[in-house]
Amino acid sequence: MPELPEVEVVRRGLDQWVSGRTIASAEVLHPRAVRRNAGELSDQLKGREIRSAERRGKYLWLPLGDEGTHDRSEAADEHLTGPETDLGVGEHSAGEALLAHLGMSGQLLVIEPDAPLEKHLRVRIGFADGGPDLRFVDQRTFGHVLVAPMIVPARPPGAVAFRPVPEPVAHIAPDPFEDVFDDAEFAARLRRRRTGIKRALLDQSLISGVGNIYADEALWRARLHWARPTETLSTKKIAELLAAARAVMNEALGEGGTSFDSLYVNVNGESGYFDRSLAVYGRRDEPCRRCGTPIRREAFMNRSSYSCPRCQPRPRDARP
DNA sequence: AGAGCTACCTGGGTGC
DNA sequence: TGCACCCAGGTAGCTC
Repeated sequence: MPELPEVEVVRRGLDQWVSGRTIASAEVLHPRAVRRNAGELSDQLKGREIRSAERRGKYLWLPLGDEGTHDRSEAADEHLTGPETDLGVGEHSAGEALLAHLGMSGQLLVIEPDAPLEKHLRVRIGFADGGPDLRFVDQRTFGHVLVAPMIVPARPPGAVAFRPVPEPVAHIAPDPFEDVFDDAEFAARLRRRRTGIKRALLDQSLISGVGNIYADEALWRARLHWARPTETLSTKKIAELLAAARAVMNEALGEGGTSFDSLYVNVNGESGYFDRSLAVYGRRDEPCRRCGTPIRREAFMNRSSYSCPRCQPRPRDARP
């Protein structure tokens, strides 16, 4: 599943292969993939240059150059669509971006225009230079791509941050690799929560980029059970957990960086190459790499949590 | 307001 | 061989 490291691999590939190129066409093959602006994507993208590839947590976006003409009066349209697109105090418009979230199974592929269309192709973007397409392929259609206005959040959750982000990204916290991520603020907010630590780790408004796999891995490294109440964690333990999360995602990124060739931006949906390095995720009944105790799988939030019964004993005051 | 639940989606796997 | 079911899980949107 694409979590922060996998999305970063994609971001790097996009930065290399589509930055600086001008979009010639965009074709939507499945309406769900573009959410509300189904018929508009082509109009919004045609003729615009992709400036770079950016990321926060699991969201990634491609800032777009200005439209060649403003005869469609984008600003006027925005104000007619309702208050959710109004810019609040301390926010100002900073252009637009093509925003993408891969969901469960999304892939962004850079692939030759004459290559056969993928079975689950949802959006196909062609370029003026006649070079490789950018294709959004997504079996389960939990992912989406759309054009969104860039804003500068006045008061982003969890950190002092003035980094421009697409409007739909403004409600999530920075990820732990961003300069604007504030470790002390994260610890303070975490301790104010009244929930289990894993639920908190998966809450993108507290810390972004962590999903089910890396949550389990970070908790194993920090020897914490997933149901540990957040308010009982010391600042020292929180720092240890944060370091573990950064370490495991950094290692995964290191292994993912080698996985795509010249014309292919590869999202390996099943974590592929990093599988071998996982300590607990998907390893039910296999020996803990630290103590040999069989790894347990427990149901949690309609999904699975993997942990070592000995290294990560369930706390008496466990919170689901 | 914060916490926690469910719908959304499809293909691969399993059990009968 | 077919069919019903389960499982994977990020996020919006809902309730309480």
